[in-house]
Amino acid sequence: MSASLAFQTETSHRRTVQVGATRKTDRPDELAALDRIGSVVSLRREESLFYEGDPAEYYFKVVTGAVRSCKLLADGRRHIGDFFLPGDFIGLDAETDYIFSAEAVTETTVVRYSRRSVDALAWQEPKIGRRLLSIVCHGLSAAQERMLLLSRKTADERIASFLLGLAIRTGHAERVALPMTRTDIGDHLGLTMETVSRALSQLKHDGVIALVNSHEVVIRDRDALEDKAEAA
Amino acid sequence: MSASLAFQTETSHRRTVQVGATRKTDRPDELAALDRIGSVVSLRREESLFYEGDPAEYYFKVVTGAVRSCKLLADGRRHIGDFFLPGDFIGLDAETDYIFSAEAVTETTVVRYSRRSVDALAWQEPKIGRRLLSIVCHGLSAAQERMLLLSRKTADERIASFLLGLAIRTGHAERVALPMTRTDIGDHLGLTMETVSRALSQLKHDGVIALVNSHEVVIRDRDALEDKAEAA
DNA sequence: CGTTATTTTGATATACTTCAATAGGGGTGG
DNA sequence: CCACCCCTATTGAAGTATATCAAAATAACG
Repeated sequence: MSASLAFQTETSHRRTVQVGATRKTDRPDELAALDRIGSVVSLRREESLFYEGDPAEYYFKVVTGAVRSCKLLADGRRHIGDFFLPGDFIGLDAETDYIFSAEAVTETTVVRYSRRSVDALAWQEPKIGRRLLSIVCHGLSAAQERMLLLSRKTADERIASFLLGLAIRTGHAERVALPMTRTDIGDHLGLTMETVSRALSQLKHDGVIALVNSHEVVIRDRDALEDKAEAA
Repeated sequence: MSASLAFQTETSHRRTVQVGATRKTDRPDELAALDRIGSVVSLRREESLFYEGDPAEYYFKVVTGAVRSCKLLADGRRHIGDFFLPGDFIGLDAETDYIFSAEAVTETTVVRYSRRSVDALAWQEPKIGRRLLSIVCHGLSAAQERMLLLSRKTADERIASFLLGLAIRTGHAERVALPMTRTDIGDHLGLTMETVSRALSQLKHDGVIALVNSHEVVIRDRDALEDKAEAA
């Protein structure tokens, strides 16, 4: 449920397994029917799920680990649209082609669904269609929030918002895993690695967070963090 | 279809009219059934359609004029998520409450649809549900593109992308209307009014665009504009 | 037409970037 | 098991794009 399985050795290799009836649906939802048409895929660190512009033949759901969505400019400037954590769906927004590349941040397993099957299912079982729409709407809502962040927040506010968002998504725990690098965070928040590092150091210095290690943060003063995040 | 009706006197006042069978559906689409349940609403310049946090009881479609979606931070910093032009839908992404405020940029008319009716229609007529999903997906795709812009593009590139985007949305005409103020553009692109003005002046100086007046641009060198926009 | 709001342009300030050097940390091979 | 090495993160110093402050020039409007 959390991204805590993120740090493992890099030994496994890609494999695909048909899953019959999947156990462990981590949320009680209407998507049980989906489990019957998904296959598990394992990804090594940095391995790509798909590339921007590829025909969108599959949807994915993260099971363990973390995936990042990337877009690049011609000269290499990179933006990470989102980090997908266990339970998150990837590619639901694709109309025909993927609009971003997707790469495993760490050792990751995902379930892969054929788009054709899901779409068929969706339009014969309205609940599923409804659920898909709901997920996409949530994504759009999150995107709007992030645009506000990218457009108008300071570096400190961006980092605070990011940490808070991660904490919320991973079950409101005090301890928050940061499976991604500082560069990844920077590319997600429109900052440089160095600015990310400085902002984290500042928060640590102010006693708002503690850094267990560079990939794990403890939120010491959630109120202060919320203030800095400028919850609008 | 274009935003060219944007400059009119500010004489009309809010009114709501039941429309029977609407003529002038500007695109041949499956949404004809919607026309039967919409009412026309007129808005004066700067008038609000709804506020962030309001319960989302209606969807809207712009008929003439332009609408902006706004989000504010506690200290007044503003972000404009999107400008909605004739044909664009507003509020489809709302789950229960609106996630942004919507205000008329200029004298504007919109069609208002009751969410309940549309949702009912959507789940009994799959084509409509499908179309809604498609519109929301497009919105998400546009949002991702804008995040890349906000995260990684320079001021010049942002302005170029913005102009190009407007040109494409309003029918690829050479002449592009800018119904919004420089401040609006700045709040949309994560810049200040002054930077927007300077970037436009620069493009003009370089012969890429001409400024007919402060609210109307002519694209003189589309290739150059596309280069500056860094079409990834 | 005078009056006010918007835009343009200029001068200075600053948050963040860039460049550079140091310090951890984790894995590998000796 | 330790030492070395590479990769990532941290910290520092200098540079730059954009913001801020300020004033002039247009355009909108009554």
